[in-house]
Amino acid sequence: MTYTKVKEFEVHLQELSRLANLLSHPARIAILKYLAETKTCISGNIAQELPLSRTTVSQHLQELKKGKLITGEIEGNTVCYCLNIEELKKFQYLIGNFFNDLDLENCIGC
Amino acid sequence: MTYTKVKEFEVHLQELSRLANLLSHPARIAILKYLAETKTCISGNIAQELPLSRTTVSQHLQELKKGKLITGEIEGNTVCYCLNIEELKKFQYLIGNFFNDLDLENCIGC
DNA sequence: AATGAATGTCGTATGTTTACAACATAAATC
DNA sequence: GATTTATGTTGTAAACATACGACATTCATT
Repeated sequence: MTYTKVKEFEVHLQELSRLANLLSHPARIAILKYLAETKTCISGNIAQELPLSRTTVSQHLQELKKGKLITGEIEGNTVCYCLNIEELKKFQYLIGNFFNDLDLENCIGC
Repeated sequence: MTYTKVKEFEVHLQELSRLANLLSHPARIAILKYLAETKTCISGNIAQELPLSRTTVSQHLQELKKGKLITGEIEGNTVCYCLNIEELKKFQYLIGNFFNDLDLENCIGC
């Protein structure tokens, strides 16, 4: 049984690691940036922007949706993908806290 | 051949995803926080702080070292693990840029 | 109702990560 | 020099991620 120990860590560590994991592939970062740029909730043509097949892009979109960083509603034969601002703000907050805790300015390196 | 397409993305997307990946396990976040707290470069007893075997913790330390977020020098029969402040600042800068680009405050959600 | 466009779903091959036990090494102490 | 202590290394099983082709679905248009 692997990946089972994650749940034994503090909840906010689990949460930050979960969100960091969503940024751990350049395609997913690119998708989020693309959605922020286009603002309007276009989908599908995202695949044309990336060096990946439509299937793989769709998989990354599912991943982001499952992780709550985006929403995706079917509308006719197009899909409206969109940033989930609240969840992204939460991520920003958690990673901000993380760096505050590290206190890099006053930290002794080697 | 999988994981081959990562190199076809913009370099700074690759770099941010690489660093995010290092935070994608709560043990590694906990290790970084622990090193920031203790400041002095203690090792080994880190394993006692985490719900993981020494072997697994060692593996995560290697991962962080390989990814340049920490350094690790053997000194007698102890090892001096330590934060790499420069690399961490780079990470902080890249993720800050990412969120600036998203511009969450002025972004229309769904 | 047939065709086409935009998507999602399934299956599958391959690579990567997590987790640990068992063994190896190297300095300190007895 | 044998034992203990602190570590690293190797091997391995299982879970997870990446990448894509082929097929299914659903609405719009001819």
